[in-house]
Amino acid sequence: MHERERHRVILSAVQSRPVATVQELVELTETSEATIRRDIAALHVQGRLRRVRGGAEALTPPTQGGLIGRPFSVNETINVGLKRAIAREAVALCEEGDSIIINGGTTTYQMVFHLTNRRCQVFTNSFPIASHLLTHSKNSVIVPGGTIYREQNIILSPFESDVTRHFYARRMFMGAQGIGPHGLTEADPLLIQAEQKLLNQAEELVILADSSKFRQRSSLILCRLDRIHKVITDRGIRDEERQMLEDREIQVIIAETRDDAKQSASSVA
Amino acid sequence: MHERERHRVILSAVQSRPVATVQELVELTETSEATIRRDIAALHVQGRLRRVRGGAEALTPPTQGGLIGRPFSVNETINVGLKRAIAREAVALCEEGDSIIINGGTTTYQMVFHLTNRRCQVFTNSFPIASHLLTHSKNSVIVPGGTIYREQNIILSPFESDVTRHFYARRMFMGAQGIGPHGLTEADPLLIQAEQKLLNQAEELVILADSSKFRQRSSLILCRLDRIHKVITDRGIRDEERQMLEDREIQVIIAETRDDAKQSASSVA
DNA sequence: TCACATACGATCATAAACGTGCAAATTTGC
DNA sequence: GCAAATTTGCACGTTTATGATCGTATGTGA
Repeated sequence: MHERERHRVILSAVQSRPVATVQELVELTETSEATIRRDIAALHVQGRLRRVRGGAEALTPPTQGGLIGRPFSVNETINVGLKRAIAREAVALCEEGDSIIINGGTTTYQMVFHLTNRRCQVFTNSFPIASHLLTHSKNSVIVPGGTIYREQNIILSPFESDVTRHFYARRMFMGAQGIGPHGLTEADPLLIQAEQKLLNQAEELVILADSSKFRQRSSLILCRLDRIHKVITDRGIRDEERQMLEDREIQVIIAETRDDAKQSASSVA
Repeated sequence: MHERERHRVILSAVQSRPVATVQELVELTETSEATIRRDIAALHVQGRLRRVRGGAEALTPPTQGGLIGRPFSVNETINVGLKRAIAREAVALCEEGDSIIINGGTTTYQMVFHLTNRRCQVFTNSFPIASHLLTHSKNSVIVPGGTIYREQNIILSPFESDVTRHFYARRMFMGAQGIGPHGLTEADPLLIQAEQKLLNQAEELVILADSSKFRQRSSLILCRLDRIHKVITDRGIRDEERQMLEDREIQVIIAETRDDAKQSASSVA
């Protein structure tokens, strides 16, 4: 077997197993231990796997991916304050007992912290949101069926779920990668698929998007602007952007962060 | 078992229980005390868990999972060793890549610890099982849609879900409140409802029931004995009970606990 | 406080994994 | 088709992990 072939075999074995031992790889490739060791060493310095005693493992062990505690490892940490302020306004729209849909995303995730003392009916395709609400609130939690995708942390099914079809909510809350004249955009096709399934299941569509989203475009259009009823953002929104929304009779809600409050206070003084 | 695999097992065990004892981990990994102690020490200096006398605990003990942490508050602590031994036999039946169904319950929950290094397709209506597998294993996780019931910790929907109907597994694992000549019995109507939806979705039905279940009867009959293919229990099962099962061509598997092993050793000596 | 049980750490023998040198085999260049 | 260069496999000595044993430390209950 050729070197490249072996490398492919090794990498695939490593992906599908917690740790691939030298012995296993010897059997798979029908070569010697020494060769496998050399291969592993080479792939290790190339940064394509991690070398461990006894064999090799993938670079990203599942322990790191999809932690419930920190649901979206990377995105989570940026702009948390902003996101939480936006999420607060979103929850403020809800009344006790409302049925609402919360789509998976880093901004919408922040809503859970404001929902702890509520008693709403929450439908969500986000596993971390469901998990948090379940353990830290008395809201009733409903999820769609399907496979749970670790990276996006959402539940998604290729089938039309009856649960989804039978759930009709007063409001649906959704994040987005970008927002512009053409509508909402999203980068991940999986998210698009998940979100579109829920679009028609609510009276009112509320978008949570910090102002930087007005200057970002992604390749995939999720829905047009006229589907949207409300947008919650921060004071970084520009006049023309706000105008664009209000021309379409979309209500714009500005969430004030703690920093904003300080600034207003100092500007008054 | 390899070092990395052990580490993952340990981390997984630690995070779903207030404290994982060295003994438990020895059973889970089938290694020696010394090795487990070394592993715990290593993980401790890496800051991945906290070392305590008798075993190890998670860095964030109670709050994180809340309900996830101790999925079934009361039942969880009784007979854990027994349940884990039974669960081990259950997982031993599975081969890499199998698709399996795991029904919610305290005994079946123990299966997750033995599944950390597997890569199966797992369909479960148990939220804690899904959550644990998601964060501590590479298994692909599929859930049905529906409301999450806090007390039983299962996902249940009044509708026939397409996800459920389209999933067909090699084996289905199920606990039970009682087992007798009339069949399996269960106390909670909700569990009956959940379990019956899945009964026809697998080739083989495996029941996890410690021997005390043979002397318990509940009011509600879940299914008849002739639906069952295998029963995993402990050595407390009586001859007539075993006969009852084998007369119906049900395979009986006896799970040995560590205590059992000790007793045999001493009785030999 | 004492006795007892359990948990712990150190030591050591064993087995497995590792790296290296060298010869055979294979590929590459001419 | 031949020779150089590279890769591969084997054997060797070295390093490392593991498990058993035993003495010590730490709780636990009377």
